[in-house]
Order: sequence, then structure tokens, then C-alpha cells
Amino acid sequence: MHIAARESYMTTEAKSDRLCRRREQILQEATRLFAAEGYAHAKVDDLAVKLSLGKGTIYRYFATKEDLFLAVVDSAMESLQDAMNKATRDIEEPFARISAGVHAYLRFFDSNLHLIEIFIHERAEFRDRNTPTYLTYRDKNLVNLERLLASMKSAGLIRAIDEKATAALLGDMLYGTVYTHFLRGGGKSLSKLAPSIIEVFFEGVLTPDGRLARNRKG
Amino acid sequence: MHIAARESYMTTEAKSDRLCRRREQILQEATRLFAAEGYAHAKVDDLAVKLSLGKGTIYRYFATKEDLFLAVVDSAMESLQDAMNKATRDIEEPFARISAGVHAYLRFFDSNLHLIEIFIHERAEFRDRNTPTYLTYRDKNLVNLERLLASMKSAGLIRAIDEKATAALLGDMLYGTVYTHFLRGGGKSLSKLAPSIIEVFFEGVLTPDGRLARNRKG
Amino acid sequence: MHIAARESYMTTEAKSDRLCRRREQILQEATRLFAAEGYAHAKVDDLAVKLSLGKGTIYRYFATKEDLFLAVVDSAMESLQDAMNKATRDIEEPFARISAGVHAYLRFFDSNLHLIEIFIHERAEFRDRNTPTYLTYRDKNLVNLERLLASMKSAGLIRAIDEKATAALLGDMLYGTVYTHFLRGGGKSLSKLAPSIIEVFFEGVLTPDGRLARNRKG
Amino acid sequence: MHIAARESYMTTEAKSDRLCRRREQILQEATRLFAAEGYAHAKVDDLAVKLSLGKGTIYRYFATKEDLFLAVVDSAMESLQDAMNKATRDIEEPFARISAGVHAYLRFFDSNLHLIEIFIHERAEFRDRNTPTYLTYRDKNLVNLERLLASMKSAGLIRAIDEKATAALLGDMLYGTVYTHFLRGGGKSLSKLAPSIIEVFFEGVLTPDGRLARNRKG
DNA sequence: CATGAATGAGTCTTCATTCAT
DNA sequence: TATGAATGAAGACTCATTCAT
Repeated sequence: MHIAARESYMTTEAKSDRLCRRREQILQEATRLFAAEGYAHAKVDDLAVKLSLGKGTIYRYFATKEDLFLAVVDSAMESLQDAMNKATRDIEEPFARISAGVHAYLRFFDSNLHLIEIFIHERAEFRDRNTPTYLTYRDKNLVNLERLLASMKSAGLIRAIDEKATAALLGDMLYGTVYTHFLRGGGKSLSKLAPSIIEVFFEGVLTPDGRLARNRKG
Repeated sequence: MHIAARESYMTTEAKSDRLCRRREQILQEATRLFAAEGYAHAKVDDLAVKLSLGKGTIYRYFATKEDLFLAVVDSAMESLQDAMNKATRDIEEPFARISAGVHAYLRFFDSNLHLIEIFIHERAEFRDRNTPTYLTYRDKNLVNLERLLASMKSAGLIRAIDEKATAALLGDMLYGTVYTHFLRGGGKSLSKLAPSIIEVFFEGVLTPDGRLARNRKG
Repeated sequence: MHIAARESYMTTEAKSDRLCRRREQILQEATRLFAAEGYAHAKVDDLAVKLSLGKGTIYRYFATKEDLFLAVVDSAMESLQDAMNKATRDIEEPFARISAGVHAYLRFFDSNLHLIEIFIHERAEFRDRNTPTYLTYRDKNLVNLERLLASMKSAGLIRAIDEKATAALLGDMLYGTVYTHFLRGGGKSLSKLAPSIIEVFFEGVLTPDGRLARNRKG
Repeated sequence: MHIAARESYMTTEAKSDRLCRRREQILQEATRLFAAEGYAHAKVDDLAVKLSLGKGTIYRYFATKEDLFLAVVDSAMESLQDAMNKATRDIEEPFARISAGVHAYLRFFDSNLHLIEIFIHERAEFRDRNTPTYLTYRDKNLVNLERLLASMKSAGLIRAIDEKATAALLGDMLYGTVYTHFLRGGGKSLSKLAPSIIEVFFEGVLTPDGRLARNRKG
């Protein structure tokens, strides 16, 4: 009786576990599909076939195609956030921390370049959503960077420029880089670009001579 | 009837002129519509109504909705290119030329922020097109910048870094900036960001102390 | 030229005429279909096939299946109303007028018994509509009867009973009769029942003896 | 688990009693649901939730949604029949008996107006059933009235009209009254209408003068 | 016995494109 | 040349019913 009781308890647990796993499976395959086909062209039917599931089953887990897509976006964002958190969590030294963040961002898209498609489509199809998920995430992440830059400013390490704008600038360099890399169809590695991005961000492109020349003109 | 009668007396040139003007009208209104609704949600019907034209007439000028959209993209790109060419054409001095280009790019989107939506949708809906229009244009435009950077490098003004990558970096900073500005729903002015973008691109964010500190670590 | 002009005018007229006729055709066939299958089971596809039309064409004339059904109901009601108006319009004498109305009502359903199905379904599927079409119509029609009864009451022809309630009673006798006749699957003629309905309404079922007996008890 | 254990000790009778009670509960809740939502819109899922039962359990008691609905109809009819039987059982005097029947009918729907919805839906959805339940019941009940009227006719209390048709007429007055009362959304009381229905049925609406006038014309 | 996850047939509706006038 | 009525392929979503646990 005890065993039976315990078993029925385990069954409940196992069941809800299976449910979670299935949700995860759907989410994964949907990510693949949306990335490959785009939101509008992706068909729920195809997803069901790919998963060897009835169409109705998918609708048990996600009320609409839109909900499913948005869940995909959120999950993708979470992965990116996780990757960046893990990469920077234990690094105190500011230069190393920023470098680690840049590397993590680019490395993430080296492995998940298709996710950029997901972000593009979120904006394309759900313009009405108050704030795009990508932006929400971006703001959350940049706050860390802003704090770091502020402390560096106090320490006299960086110039007296607005840290919000500066953080945004680094973010935009990264997004722009990933985006055009993606448009170009990938190829090579994004991570390799990290050093020059970091270098330019910190030191600019000029040589000492260049600085002199520029300051004489400007 | 009267108009038709009058038109039959018109010269071939006058006719083709009228045709061009109508094409232009359609293109303009289509740009507005695609920007406002996105490719998938924009309806040819609505376009016809807005233009007070029969749907069939639109199809005389553009064989498919896709063609129309692509024409819109091309026309938008041309405008951007024009704006940048005009702004930089007569400037020889490298720093000023780059600065003018950055300002022109941002100024263009200050007046035409909705066009970014067009570019987003091109990618979202026409992934199959070998090369996205945006990329084609970008490559064309960056070539100028690359040449400029190459000559600056020869002159010892900028460091010995790959000018292709560097040009791309500036382009990506700009695109990323416009894109996130757009996501955020516009507000304020993009042009105001030009100085800090230029500053960072050329000189980076560090103070002399910062450079020392960084080089000691790295 | 004049002829051509006139022709183009006629063409416009002929076109809008054809449009009207087509709308009418759809309405007719839809009435048949809804009556035969009920609202829920009637398929828009089947309707299109029956009419040898594309599905889309039906949606040009009626925005939704619901709209189509409601148009069917309205049109059916109008027919009934027309029939009753025509039958009673020229009759002044009260007894004859009421009799004519009753006959017209029953005769209408002798020819259009299937329409009762339409009315049933309106209530079954569109409970949310503030006032069912049938009720709206009924109220409109009974007003005439109420006025008539009021004047008869003034003339001392009918007893001092509320004419609103009395009019409703006659209406309910008729509706109930048609409804149960319909449930029974038709058969025979409704019109034949008119005399007894009228007789009972005016004189009741009792003999003079019966009246005496009843009044002694009650 | 405990409950199951305890139940295994229960007598067969007790078990079947519990079964009956559960069936009754389902029937009750289903009546509420079908009346509130209509047959087509009522969902088995919702019923299960309302009852805190698994969907499968409902299917143990009723093989299909249709069966369940039909059981609801039958049960509703039975209630009506019961109410009328109880009200008239002990009354011998014809006038009083008819009056009691009319009152009982109207009183029943005063308390159960929602059941009219059930009857409407039976017809709307199950046109194929040879004889609608409502009709079966009606015929059964009217037989009593017919016998009564026949005996009254023999006794010279009512005129020499067909008692079948006359009984039907009273039935139709009542059904029509309840139906339109229902369409109107209830309000006030149906019972209050009993006296005028009875009065008109027995004596008609005319005054002695009215009768004279009518007979002179007709 | 009880459960509720899984199923998939069944339908409404949209909209780019065509073509007769 | 211009029109807009007609088309029909395509796809999201629902829900009664089943059945493994």
C-alpha cells in the first residue's frame, strides 16, 4: 500500500515532468521552424508533423500560434541572457568583464545564429507589442554595463561621456555586427570579431599621429 | 470619356510621363502602407482604395505584391544612397568626410525612420533572395569608406587594422543605433548621437590613464 | 459617341443590377440550406458549390456566415410582414381584418413552413442578440392588432380586457400552432385551422349552457 | 485511496446508489449548461470542470454528448409532466381541472424558464430524430385534455367542434405564451396570464353586442 | 473505476491574382 | 487602358471522443 501510494505520487511527478519535457520539445522544434520559415510561413500543421504530434496537442500547450512564437522568443532571450550571465558573473576586473561580455554575446550567436531570425520576426509581426522582447532584454542587460562604465568614469578610466549612451553604443555595435553577419549568411566566426570591437570601443581607430591630426582640424 | 479622348491625342512621351508619375504615386503610397502595416498585413486592396485606383491597375505596374515591395525597398535604398552621396560628394578631408557620412546617415533616418521597417520586412519575408537589398547597398557604400580608411592607414592616421572590418564596424554601429532607436519608437533625434559615435570610433572611450591601466592588464 | 456614353451608363446599371440579383440568389439558396441543415450544420462551402460560385464570392456579399444567416432571417421576416400587410391593407371592417390577418399568417407558413426553422435557429444560435428578429417583427405587427382591439373595445364589441395581452394571446396561438404543426412535419394545411382559431378567439369554446355552468362554479 | 478502500467494502446496492446520484448530478449540471450555452456551444470540458470530474467519467455515464443532451431533455419533460400530473390528479370538475392544468403549466415555466431553451435546442440540433421529445410529451398530455373536452361536449357544455383540434389550440396558446415570454427575457410572471388565457379559451373576447355584430357580418 | 493528455477531422475566413467587360 | 467581381488555395483553430495509465 505504501509502495502503491508512493508510486502514484511518483506517477504524478513523472506525468508533470513528461508534460514539461513535451512543452520543451515543442518549443525547440518551433524555434527551428520559425527560424527556418519565418513567422508567417511557418505552419502549425508542419510543426505537428515534425513532432509526430496531433495538431490539437500543440494547442494544448500554446493557445495560439502567436503565443507559441512569443514563447519561443522569450526562451531564446533567456538563453542569451543565461549565456551572458554565466560568462560575466565571476569577473570583477572591468576590462576583463566587458571583454567577457562581448565574447559571450558573439559566441552565443556563433552557436545560435538562427535566433537572430526569431528576433527579426518578432519585430516584423508583432509591432503592436508595447516593447519588443529584444528591447526589454537589451535594456536589462545594458544596465549592468552602464554601472560598470559609471564606476570606470569615477575612477578616471574613461572619458566624461554619458555612460548610458556609451553602453548603448557598444550594444548597437554588437547587434549590428551580428545582424549583418547574419544577413551575409553566416560564414566564418563572429567571435573572431570580438578583439577589434573591443579595441575600437576602448581605444578608437586612430594612431597617436591620427589623434594629433584630428585635433588640429576638428 | 473626355479625358480618354484627349489622351488619345497626346504624344507618346506625354503618355509615358503620366505612366511614370502614376508608378511613382503607387510606390509612394505602397511605402507608407508597407511601413505602417508590414509586408504580410498590407493588403493590395487597401492600397488601391487609398490611391483611388482599381486593383487591376496596380498590377499593370507591378506584376506581384512581391515585386511592388521589392521596388519599394530599392527606391528607399536609393533615397538613402542619394542622401549620403550628396552629403559627402564634395568633401575631401577624411575626418570631415566620415563625419559628414555619419551625420547624413542619421539625419536620413530622422526624416525617414519608417523606412527601417521596410528593411526589416525585406529580410523577414524574402529570406530566399540571394542577397538582401540592404546588404547590397551597404557593401556598395562601405567600399567608399574602406578606400578612405585604407588611405588613412597609409598616411599613418589609423592603426594597422583591417579596413574592411573597420568600415563594417562603423556601419554596424550606425545600423544598430538606428535599429534600436526605431524599436524604442523614435523620440528625440538620431543626429544628436553622431558626435559620440564619431568620437568613440576614432578615439575610443578611454582616457590616457585608462589606456595605461588597460595595457598593463591586457 | 452618344450611344457609347449611354451604353456605358447602362452597363453600370446592369452591373449593379446583376450584383443585386446575385445577392438575392445567395440569400435564397442560403435560406434553403439553413432551413434544411440548421445554422451550425450548414457549410459555406456547400452553399458555394450549390450556387456554382467560389467561396470567396459569398464573402464579398456577406462578411461572415453569421451575417449571411441574419440577412436570411431578416429577409424571411420581411416576406412574412409583406404577406400580412398585403392581406390586411385594404380591409377596414374589424372582424374581417382580423380574420384576414390570421388567414394570411397561416397561409404564409403553408407555403414557407421551412422558414419556421430559420426562426428557431436564430434563437438557438444568437441568443446574445439583444432582441431576436422574430420578436421585433412580432411586436411591430401586434401593434396594429392592439389598435384594432382598442377601438373594438371602445365600440363595446369586446370585453374590458387589456388589449395588449389579448393581442399577444392571438399571436401566441398562431405561433404555437405553426410551431407544433412544423414539429409534426407539416402535413395537411395550416389554413384550414384558421376558422377554429378565429372562432375560439372571438367566442370561446363554450355553449350558452356551458357559460351558465362555468359561471355558477367559478 | 482510503475512499476507494472503503468503497470496496460497500454493498452492490450502495455502489449503484452512488452511481445514480452521480448520474443525477451530471444531468443537473448539464441542464444548467445546455440552457445557458445552447447545445452547440456547451463544451463537455466545461461540464467536467464544473463537476470537478474527469471528462472520461462523464463518458462512462453518457456515451455521447448527444445522449447526454437527450437525457437532459427527457428529464426536463418528465419534470413538466410530473408537475402537471400532480396539479390535476385529484380534480374531477372539468373547469377546475383545465384551469389547474393551465396554471400548473405556466407555474412550471415560472420556475424553470431556462428549460424552454432546452426544448428549442432539441429541435434545432436533432431534426433527424423521428419525433421530438417535446411533441411526444405534448401528445401524451393532450390526450387527457381531449378526453375531458369530449365529455364536456357530450354534456353540451362546449360547442360541437373537434376536441383534438381544440385541445391542440389550448396547448399552442400555452406554448406560444411561454415561448414569447422567454424570448422577451422573462420578467414578471407567467402565472398571472393564466386567467385571461382560460377566459378567452372558454368565452372568447366578444361581448354579447360583439357577438351580435359579428354574426350579422360573417 | 477515474483521469485528462492526445487526437485530427472539420470549417470558417483571407487575400493575391486573374480576366471579362 | 482601367476596373473590380470572382476565384480558391491555404491555414489557424475547436472540441468530441478515445485510451493508456
